[in-house]
Amino acid sequence: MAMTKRIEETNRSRPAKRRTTTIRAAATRIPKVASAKLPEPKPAANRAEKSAERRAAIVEAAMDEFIARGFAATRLDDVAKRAGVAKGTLYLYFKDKESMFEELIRTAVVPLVNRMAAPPTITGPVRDAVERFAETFIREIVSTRRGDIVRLIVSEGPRFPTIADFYFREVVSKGMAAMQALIQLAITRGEIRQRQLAQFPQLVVAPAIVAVIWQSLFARHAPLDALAMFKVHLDLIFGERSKP
Amino acid sequence: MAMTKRIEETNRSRPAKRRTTTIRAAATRIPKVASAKLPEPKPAANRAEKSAERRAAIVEAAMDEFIARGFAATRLDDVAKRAGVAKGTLYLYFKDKESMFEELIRTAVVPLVNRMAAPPTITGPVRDAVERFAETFIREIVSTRRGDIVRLIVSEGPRFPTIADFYFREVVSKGMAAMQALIQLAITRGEIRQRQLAQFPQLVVAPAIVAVIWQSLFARHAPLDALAMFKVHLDLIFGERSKP
DNA sequence: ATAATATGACTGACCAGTCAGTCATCGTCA
DNA sequence: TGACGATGACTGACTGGTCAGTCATATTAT
Repeated sequence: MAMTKRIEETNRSRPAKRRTTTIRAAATRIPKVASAKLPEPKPAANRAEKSAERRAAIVEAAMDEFIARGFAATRLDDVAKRAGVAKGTLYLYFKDKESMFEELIRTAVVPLVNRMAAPPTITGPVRDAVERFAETFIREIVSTRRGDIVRLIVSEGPRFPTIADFYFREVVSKGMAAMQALIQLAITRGEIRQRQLAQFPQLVVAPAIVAVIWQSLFARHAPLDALAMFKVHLDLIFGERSKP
Repeated sequence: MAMTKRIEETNRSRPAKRRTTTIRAAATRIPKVASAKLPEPKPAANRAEKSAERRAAIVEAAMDEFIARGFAATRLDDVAKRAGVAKGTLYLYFKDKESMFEELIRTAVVPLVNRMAAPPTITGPVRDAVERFAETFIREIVSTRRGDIVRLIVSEGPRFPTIADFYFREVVSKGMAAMQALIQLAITRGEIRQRQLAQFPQLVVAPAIVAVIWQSLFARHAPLDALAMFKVHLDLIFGERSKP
């Protein structure tokens, strides 16, 4: 402990990008999501509109970068470039990198929840309700960029307790409660024999989570038909379907 | 004679300490794993031993840091400090940060596989074999730091295709194949009715994966009895157990 | 006009990786 | 056995490049 000074442990967030031996810059290029690159049919003259558009562009760009690189390795210069604004502009919309990240996750999760929390209407067998739910989930999340958001939460959650807490509160606990109610109903109706299942609603959604992870890690090696898998899973829970 | 330079640096310039808005330094401290901090009962005089010890210390330290912060945000200065060596020493054992990370994962995964690949002996019902397997998995992985390694792979995999490939090749594909064989056997024996299950061995292990994720993200909010959950899962697959 | 916005050059903290120098071990010879 | 030079593991100050965040200046909507 000579005179390293240490400066009070400031903002922690260090990317890697060294540029020493292996350069490999090309491999670092972002996938370039086929995002709507529509050339703004609306010039959007007034302030409010432009502001909203700019914000949306920033959010979109930041999402792509954070998903592709994770929090620490994402450069705000890149976010700005991708969004088509100057770096300073980012700071007109977000306090700092961390706030940007957290707010991003929040605003991404909300429509995700709305999508999912929509129809609690149970007409007909519970299995059908669960199956419809799963279909929506797989169509809207597993097969889209939203799945990457889930993976992002898994990745960065431990480093952002705020986000993990938010996600647990707004998504997980509610989802588990809803699922538990559904299971209970199915048990009451005699659709599900295994009564213990109500204690572990996680079991119902586990294959969906695994599908998300599988897609982003192993799809290249072995594509996974998430929907087919989920149907087999439902057969396990509800008993094999008589009619195909 | 290296640094005769010395640099006057009267250091009048206030370090300034950027100190923008929120500091939040404390949240950044590493959990400080309760690792064996035993004060070296073995002085280990000879070179080879010391070298091995040093390497082990570095691996241990690096593991802690990478798990806690992820690849990009981990500082090699911290790894060195934690391992009790100088930074330069790290480079005697690893080519660079990236190699260190990849090699770390590899060496961590190997014993993990050995642990799991051990007893393919099927004496008695397949369910018992799977249950024993799950017990080992939960005891050795979900409830230990090894689970964090799995999470680390999920987190950094997309940024380290090398690692994702390695993991798929050495763990996932082998594990899936073994599980598939087991399912097939159980189907043949009539222990499993749902024949489609053989197409999706992922379904069998999904709850274990979810348990790992749950532990690291939500254990604080709602602890999960992974083993109890898995037993219910097995009941779904094999049919409810008659005897408790 | 002029206030609200946007810009991007700039600052300084930060950190991966280097390398000249140190010193604990080891081999060897008296 | 004991002393001494050779070896190479270890150290940590230093370099060079990076990037979050700032702010004086420029642009634009009203």
